[in-house]
Amino acid sequence: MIDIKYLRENPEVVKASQKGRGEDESIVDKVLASDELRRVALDIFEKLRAEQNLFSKTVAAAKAEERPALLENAKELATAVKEADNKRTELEEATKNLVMQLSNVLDPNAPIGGEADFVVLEHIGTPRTFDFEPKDHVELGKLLGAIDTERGAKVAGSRSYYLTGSGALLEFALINYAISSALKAGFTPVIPPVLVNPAAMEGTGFLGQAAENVYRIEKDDVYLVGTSEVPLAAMHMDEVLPAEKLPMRYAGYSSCFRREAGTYGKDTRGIIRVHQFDKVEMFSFCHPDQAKEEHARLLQWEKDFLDAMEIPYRVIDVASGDLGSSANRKFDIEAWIPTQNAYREVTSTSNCTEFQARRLNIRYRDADGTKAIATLNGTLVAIPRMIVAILENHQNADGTVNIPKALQPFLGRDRFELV
RNA sequence: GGAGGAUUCGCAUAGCGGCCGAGUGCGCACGCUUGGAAAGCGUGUAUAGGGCAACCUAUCGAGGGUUCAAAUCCCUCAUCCUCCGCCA
Repeated sequence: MIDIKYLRENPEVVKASQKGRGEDESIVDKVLASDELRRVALDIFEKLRAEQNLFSKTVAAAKAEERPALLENAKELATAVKEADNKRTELEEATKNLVMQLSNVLDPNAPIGGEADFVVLEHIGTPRTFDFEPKDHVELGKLLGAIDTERGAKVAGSRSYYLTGSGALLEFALINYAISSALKAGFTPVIPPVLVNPAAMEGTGFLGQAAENVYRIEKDDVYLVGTSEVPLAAMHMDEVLPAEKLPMRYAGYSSCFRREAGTYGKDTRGIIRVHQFDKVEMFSFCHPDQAKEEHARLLQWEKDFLDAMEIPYRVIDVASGDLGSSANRKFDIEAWIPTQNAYREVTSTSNCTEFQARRLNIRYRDADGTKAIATLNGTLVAIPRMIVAILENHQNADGTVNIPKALQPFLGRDRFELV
C-alpha cells in the first residue's frame, strides 16, 4: 500500500510509476478525489461527534428531573452522528480500495518495459562445452533414481514428482548447506506455517494479481502459501519493532504450493515448474534508508550460493512490467541450463520498501516515533530448479553426476552413481 | 467435539453505564539528591487521523447491537487457559 500522504504530495511520480508498469495511472486522480471527499466526511463526523460528546456531558451533569427535556433533541443528534459515521466509513473504504489498487512506486533505476526488457547486469562463470550429448534432468533423474515424475503424476497429477534416493539426499544437502550459510550471515532459521489465514495472504499482496496461483482450502478459510515470504512477512504483522534491532533477518524453510494457472504447455517436462516444492527463503525487516543496501546483500548471498554450486549464471534487473506489485525493484538470478541452451530463473530478490509493511501494519520505533518498516525477500535456494541446474551442469557422459564441493560434506561423497 | 474461565496503556493489575483515554505497581525517560552510584523524591511516559494552531476525533481482542452516553449491558466471532472426550 502506498502512503496516501506521499501520493497527495507526489501524484505525478505515482502516475509515472503506474505508467512504467503498464498499469492504470488514472487511479491516482480517483484516489485524490476520493480522499478529498473522505476528509470532508471525516470533518463532518468529527464535529457532530464532538457536539454529541459535549451534550452527553451536560446530560450527565444535569439533575434527574431536567434530563427528559434535554434528551428531547438528543435522539436526532444521535441519528445524525450515526449517519455521518456511516458516510465516513463508506468513503474511507472506497478510498482504501482505490489506494490498494496502486502498485509500489518504481525504483528510478528499474528498467522500464515488459518481460523481455530486462537488463543483464553480469555473467558469472562460463557455460560448459560438452564433448558428449548432455542429458536433461528428467533422464538423469531416472538414471540416478533421483526423480520420478511418472509416479508423481500417477499419485498427485501433472507437475508432481517424487524425489527418491540421491534426489531426496540432494534436497537435504541443499537445505542444510543453505541453512548453515544463512546462520553464518546472521539469519534466524524459521520453519513457518504454510497454511495461513486470509489476513496474512492479503497483507503480503498475494490475493491481488497473484490470486489465481494460490491454493485455497475453502472449508476452513485458509490458504496454502506459495512461498514462506508470506508467513515470514506476516510474522510481525501489527507489531512495532525497535529500530536498534534492525535489520531482522529470517531464513524460512518451507514447502511452497502453486497452482500454476495459465501456464499450460509451459515447462511441462520435468521439475522446472511444479505445484509443490521446498525452498529456503531469506526475509529482512530493515530500516527504509537501508533497503537498497540490504537488497544488494540479499543478491550477494544468492550469488554466493550459485558460486558454491559451481553453476554458471547471469544476474538480471527485472523490467518494470514484470515486477510484482509490492516490489519496487527485483533482481533474478538465472542459471545456465545446458539442454535448454538458456539461462533460467532459479532465484529472485525483491525490495518491497515500505509497501508491504504498510499493508501488514509493521513499523519500527526510533527517537522520532514509529514509521513503516521496509521488507525485502530473496530466494536462497528453491529445490527443484537447483536440482535441475546441478544435475545438468555437473553430469558425466555415463549419466553420473559430480557433486559440488560445498555439498560434499553434507553427502559424504563426490558423485551420484547410477542405480 | 463438549463444559467453564480469560482477553484493559511495554509488563502486571484496578475499573460503579456518565467525573475513564482510563487508576495503581513495575519498567522506561528526564530532573533533584550524591564525590560517584543505589535508594529516595519529583515530572513525564500509547497509537492513528483531521487542523496553521489552540484543539478535536477514534481506539480497553474483532465486528455488530442497546443507549442522549459503553472498558462497563446484549449478540456473533477470534485467540489463549483449565477440565472432559477422541487421536497421537
